[in-house]
Amino acid sequence: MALTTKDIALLAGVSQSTVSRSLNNSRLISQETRERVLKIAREQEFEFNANARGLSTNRTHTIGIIFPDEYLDFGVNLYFGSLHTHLRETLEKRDLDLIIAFSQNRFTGADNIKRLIIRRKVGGLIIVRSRMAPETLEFLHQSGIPLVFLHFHQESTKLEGIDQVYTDHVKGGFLGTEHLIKLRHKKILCISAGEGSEYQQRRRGYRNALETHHIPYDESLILYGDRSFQSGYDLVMQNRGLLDTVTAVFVHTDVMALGVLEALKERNIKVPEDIALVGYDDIELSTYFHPHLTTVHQPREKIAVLACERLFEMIGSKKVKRGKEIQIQPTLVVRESCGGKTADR
Amino acid sequence: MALTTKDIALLAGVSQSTVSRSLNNSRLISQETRERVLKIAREQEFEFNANARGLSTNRTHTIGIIFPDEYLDFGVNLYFGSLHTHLRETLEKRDLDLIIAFSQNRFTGADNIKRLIIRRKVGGLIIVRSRMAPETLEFLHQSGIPLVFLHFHQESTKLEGIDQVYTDHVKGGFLGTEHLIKLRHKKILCISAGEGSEYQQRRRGYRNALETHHIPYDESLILYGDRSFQSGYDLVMQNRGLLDTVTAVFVHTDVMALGVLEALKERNIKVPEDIALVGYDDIELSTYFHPHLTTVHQPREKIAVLACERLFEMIGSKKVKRGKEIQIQPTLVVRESCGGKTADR
DNA sequence: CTGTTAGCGCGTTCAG
DNA sequence: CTGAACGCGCTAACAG
Repeated sequence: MALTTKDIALLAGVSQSTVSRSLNNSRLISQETRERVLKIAREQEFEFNANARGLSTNRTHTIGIIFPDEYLDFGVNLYFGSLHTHLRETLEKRDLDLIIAFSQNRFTGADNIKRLIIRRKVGGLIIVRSRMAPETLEFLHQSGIPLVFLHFHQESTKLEGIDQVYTDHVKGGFLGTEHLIKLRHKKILCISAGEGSEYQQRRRGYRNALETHHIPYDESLILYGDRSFQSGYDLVMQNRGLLDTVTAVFVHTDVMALGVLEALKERNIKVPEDIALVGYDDIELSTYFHPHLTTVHQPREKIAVLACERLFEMIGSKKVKRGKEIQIQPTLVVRESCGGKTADR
Repeated sequence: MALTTKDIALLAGVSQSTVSRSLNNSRLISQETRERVLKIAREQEFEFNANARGLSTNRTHTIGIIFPDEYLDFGVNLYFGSLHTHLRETLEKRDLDLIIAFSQNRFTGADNIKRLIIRRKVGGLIIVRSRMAPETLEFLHQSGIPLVFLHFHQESTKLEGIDQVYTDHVKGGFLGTEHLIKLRHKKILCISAGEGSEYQQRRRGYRNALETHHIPYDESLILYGDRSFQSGYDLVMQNRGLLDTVTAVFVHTDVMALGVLEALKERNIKVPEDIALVGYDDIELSTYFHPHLTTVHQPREKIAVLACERLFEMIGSKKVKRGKEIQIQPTLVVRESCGGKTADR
């Protein structure tokens, strides 16, 4: 049932190591025997035993992806789900398998990152937006495992030497806000999320844009949700007075923006006529409902591809200098939720 | 950095095999030494090398989940994504890792199922709604690998001896339809999907319900979409005449139902006043927009847990009889999209 | 270029 | 109850 290199060797009338060399594209083999062995291996649908291979080479053709716990939130999954898809796609091209885990086992409490590494289940790791214990971080450094952090930029001396691929959320916050400013909006409500550096960065961008355009920054124009549709909806319902004083809203996730949109509809506030709306993420859902959401696009595919390629480099050679930081620029996708060129009220 | 049983043995002043036995709960060991070894192993954060272990036991603590290619569709992902979550959760309790793959590598064209098995990367497999080549099926039978098919029931002699866990989609189709019938609807449009046995089964349930209640079945009242939001939307827009003659619509995925809802809103047809609407799946999204969707709920968590437990049985013992079929009953979740008790028009 | 040999880390006889 | 020795399937020196 399960053939070994030894079996193939027997069939080909050569030694086991010749089979190994042939199948591994060693140069120490004649073209002729290589082809004969390859042919037989193909016919027999031979595949290496990954365990044996991993044991002797200490290399696993599997990489681990660590998602944050919030991945379980429906709204968050909407965004990360597509990241996941792109990562899988990129890895598939290299015939690499994918183990997905959270940073911590929710039942045993075990540290999944450490476990996967010590057990040698993965040969590289992509860590998406996870906070982690300093101890784990220290461990990652020491282990020297190929590693990329994804999603947002973290500044910390502890992270020196760790590769990061991320979009510039400050820029994204700036873009969304500036778009509204150019449409002559002056009072722009910002609905952000309390937890997560990326939201903090988006708020910084919001503020930068205001200041660049000499509009006073007003803290009371910032509301905090929890990234969920419901929280977007609720914030609108609970802040009716405030909503009546603004002409635009910049929401820091599309899912929340859709909640905002739904609430505004119920309150008979028209988008974009009465209030202009800008979202963030550019999830597919944002083009389903009317008006289609103008939003800040994050190039998920690009991030995924770059992170994987960087990982491949590190896996390919121990000599690669660690600690590269790759920043991707977000773009603004203009659709319907901000209306035309101007907006006076 | 990476400790082996040998290292632990040295620290404990015993032999390597004693360490192995202690850590594997062998009975051939004194309580005393076992505890001493365990203590040291814990202190050192020892973890087995999964490759070595897999090589010598031929057991991998990893199970593979095969998703259908449609998993890439946003709308489909919305449903399967949550199944994925529940599966992960159940496996995590047993400290099992998860490799996720499609049945076929989209670039190399390789058969991922065969590959994962032959390479010994997984010790069990959960296959979600995948069609597969007869050859692969034959291979699965021969391999004897613990295996569960998920999502919908397939009848075929080829599948004898393969475990299946699924919801009764015929029943689901019946429930959704009957709910509308009880609300006095007689002309019920059915928006289904062309591809996929589960949709065929739901249509059968639709027909059963009509016939049970002596309402003539009319083929022209069935429309076929492709599971996407857009197709639900388009079907409404393209069949204006037909829509005007019915009082209710039963849509076979929630995502399409939301598309239908959006189109109806644009056409100023009120739900539920003018048309009652029932969806299928009960995805979280269906409670976001108003009116909240009445829909057929599939107990995803239950399916996931049962499938995993069944898998554990098979992994635990070779003697388990294969071919068990576990059917789960869907339920109707009544929300707002069908209005109150009656509906005349 | 090819075959022989020695591990990789663990589970598992086989002796004691 | 414990230790020594072997083998899982493969890669990587080491000879030829």
